[in-house]
Amino acid sequence: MTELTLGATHRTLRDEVTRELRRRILSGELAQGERLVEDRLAGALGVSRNPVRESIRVLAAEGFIEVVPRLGATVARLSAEEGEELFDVRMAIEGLAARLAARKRSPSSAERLRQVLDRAREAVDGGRLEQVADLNTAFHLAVGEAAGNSYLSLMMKPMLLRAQWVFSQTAAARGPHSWSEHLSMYEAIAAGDEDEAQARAIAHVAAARRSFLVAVGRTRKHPNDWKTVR
Amino acid sequence: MTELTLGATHRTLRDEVTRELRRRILSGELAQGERLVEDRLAGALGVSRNPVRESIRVLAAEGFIEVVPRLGATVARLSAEEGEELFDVRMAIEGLAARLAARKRSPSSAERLRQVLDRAREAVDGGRLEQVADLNTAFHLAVGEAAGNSYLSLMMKPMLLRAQWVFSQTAAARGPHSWSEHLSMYEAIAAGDEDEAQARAIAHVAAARRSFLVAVGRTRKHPNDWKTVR
DNA sequence: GTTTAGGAGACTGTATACAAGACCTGACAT
DNA sequence: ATGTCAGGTCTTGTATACAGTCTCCTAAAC
Repeated sequence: MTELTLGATHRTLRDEVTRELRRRILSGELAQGERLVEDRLAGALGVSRNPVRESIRVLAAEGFIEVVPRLGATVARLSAEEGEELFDVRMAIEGLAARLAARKRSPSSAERLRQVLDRAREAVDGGRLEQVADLNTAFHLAVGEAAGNSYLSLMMKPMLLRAQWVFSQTAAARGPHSWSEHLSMYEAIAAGDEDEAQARAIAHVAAARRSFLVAVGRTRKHPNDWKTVR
Repeated sequence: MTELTLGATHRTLRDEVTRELRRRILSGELAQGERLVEDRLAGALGVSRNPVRESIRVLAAEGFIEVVPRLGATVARLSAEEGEELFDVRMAIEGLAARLAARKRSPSSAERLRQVLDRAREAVDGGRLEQVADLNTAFHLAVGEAAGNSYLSLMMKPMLLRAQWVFSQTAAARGPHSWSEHLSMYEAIAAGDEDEAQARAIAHVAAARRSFLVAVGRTRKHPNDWKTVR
């Protein structure tokens, strides 16, 4: 019989390209406002234009790219205002996620959260900052999963990537602070205290926002970080 | 000089296809779980596979389609549970939207909201139910725009389309009720009363949820409306 | 000097072609 | 009866080809 190829998601070039382009945008290798020429990207990645085009649609839907018909795609520009706006949305969404996670808490989801926290702890101790950022995102995503609301999860994925983008642009790493706040979120969720879970999630995002604003205030004196490129 | 072609978005086949497929999914012409074969769609729409493929990526990102590499795309299945889950997210998001809209109210945005309300009123009086549904969506979207938060707008568009999908599936038209609730939202927003605006938006979505649950309770006796197709 | 026509190059939009994987069917073996 | 293997068909993934449009540069006209 043919073997169950359950999670063996056949890797397609299109997915690789999407991941790679997203990574380059998040890391800043592709600067804001930079034009994305299909031919050049295809050449650079060693593929044809088709996978690139499909990736561009996906990244546009996620808000990382702006497409104007007949004129082409550019990396989206993230103004400081838009960066700040994101936090309002995050407070609403992540507050809800934490509340639902507390309501529907289960041993397995708590286990999952603790797992991520532990790995983040190791990364913080090891000083691996990039990994810390990924694990922070993973924690928030895990809270979203624990909420058991599929549409919420669907929305949170691009939102958290965007949040990571915001921080990578400001270089406002606050890994260690995040960790203890995550821990307190976890405790409220595991205890099933909905109000407290929501409050702590909101407070966490609010703290991130403050840190962001401070960083923007600073980086704005170095226009390259936030000003447009073209 | 070349004339400013501001809103003259050059129509591309890809966009037409995306709209058409989305419409067919919303209207139920393409049933939940139905397989989307690129060749057949391309033939039916009189285009090549490329625009179809790109459309599929976009609709997948919006959550209307599920794609499994190498196996193809299917119209997403919307279980009653997922339909219900959507309302939780909407309460959070639309509550925020209404609050921000009240905070940043302006004569022009109020004008815009009133415009949509007026047209919806006419549609209700005229008994044009399909148009009522579109205008209801337009009202919520206008509130989102009035909130002046670009990421919020980005998230709301697919969310509201999905909400429309939920209702089109349950045939739970509640146009007239919606209208008066929209009016009361508008009043709170125009008055700049943030708390009240948020509360009324949440109450509105909660009412929609109740109506949905009643409809699901009813339609569940007629499995065709909600059961899978394949 | 400014403006305008025109044309070359660059890029996107769309179609077509080919390669490879997944599924179904039926024969054959156990 | 169950399992398995081979072949054919259907479908997706990827590459290539061509057409249309936009941009920019140049040169002529006023």
